[in-house]
Amino acid sequence: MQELKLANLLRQEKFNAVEITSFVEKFEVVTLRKGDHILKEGQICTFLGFVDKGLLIYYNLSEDGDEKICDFAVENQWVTQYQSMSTGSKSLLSIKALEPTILLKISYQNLINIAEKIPRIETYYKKMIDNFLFTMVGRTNDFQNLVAEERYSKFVKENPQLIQRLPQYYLASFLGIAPQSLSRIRKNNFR
Amino acid sequence: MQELKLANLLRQEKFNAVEITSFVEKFEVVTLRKGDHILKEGQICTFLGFVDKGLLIYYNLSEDGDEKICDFAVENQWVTQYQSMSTGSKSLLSIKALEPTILLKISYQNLINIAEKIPRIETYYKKMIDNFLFTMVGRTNDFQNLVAEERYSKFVKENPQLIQRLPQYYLASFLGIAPQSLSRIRKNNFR
DNA sequence: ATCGTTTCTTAACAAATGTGAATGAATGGA
DNA sequence: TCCATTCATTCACATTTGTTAAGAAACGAT
Repeated sequence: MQELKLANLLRQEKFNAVEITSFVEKFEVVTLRKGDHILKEGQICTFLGFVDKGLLIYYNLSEDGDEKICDFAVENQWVTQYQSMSTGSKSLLSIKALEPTILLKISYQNLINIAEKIPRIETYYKKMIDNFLFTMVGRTNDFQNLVAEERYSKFVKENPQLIQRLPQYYLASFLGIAPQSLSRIRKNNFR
Repeated sequence: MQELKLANLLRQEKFNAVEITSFVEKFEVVTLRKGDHILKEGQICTFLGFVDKGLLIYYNLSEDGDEKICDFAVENQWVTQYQSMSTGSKSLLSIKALEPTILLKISYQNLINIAEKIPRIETYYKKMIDNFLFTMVGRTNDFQNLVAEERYSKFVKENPQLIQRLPQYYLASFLGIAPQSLSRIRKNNFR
């Protein structure tokens, strides 16, 4: 049952069994190979996803054609291009799988419909957006006040498991530095 | 009438006269002198503010005791410490007036109550949060992909009027650089 | 207007980060 | 397995940004 992790998450959020069932049944399971896109720049994002297994990145292309990483999503995390989904505008980002990935998807329309019917889902959805906001505030703050090495250390501390799975040039991009600089930082950090 | 700008803003947002009146009457007018705080670190933010006139900054203190600027708010902008207000947690930031300021305040409780009664206010409030989120996403993106001079140029372009009003060491902090670096950048930018 | 304080500018130097190139390791397909 | 490609590391050097210190300019209170 692919929906186990999602159901567990909702259970922790104090959803009752009926709510969980009605919510989960709206999701479809999508299997992604490495490199598969779930959203491409210019498209309108019409779904909310939940990562059951795997790893995805949000990115766009710089003028020189290399990928700038804006974010990523792993197991038990939600994935969507919120600005595109909520405003119906074209996405400036693409989202693709970095690993074989199992994704649960619900359409935005279904999400809105069920949120109207089940208040706890509405509340949870708001909380999801709030958390995304708080994360972005934190990231802005980090860029503003920490040097590259401190940003790296903090990332390692907060995402120890991801270091192994995320290619280093992606991590460098996420941290806002050149891959060579990240290599240098790791060297000076005796690892 | 201090409430004119707020009423105008709501009119642009397609609120009708009744909605505007019921909303605006929940606000109280607060006059601030330069340096007055509307929120101090450690307090819980219990209000949403609207700047009718003046300028405020969000900041916190670094270890060395100088102020790090997270954000600011000018005429026609909303001001609140959203994380503290929405979660009821202690604010990590302080907010103070940089100029003599006229602020319209509504308590969080009143805001929630009226949003429940008037759907358009609920919608508008959601949009406000969304816009805050999109702003933070943009700022993170700028830090990630632009060098200091580009961040400065972008700021000048998007906030031409603020350059005169915002002390340079505050602007430097906002841009994540030292005041001397900002001075150097301005010099090399032939202004 | 004057004095003291704060802010801004400038300069020299230090430290951090970027860039280009070379090398070797890891990876993925045929 | 082999080859081609991609990725990580390292180095030398360039550029950007930070730091310290000094003086100039702007500001505020009297």
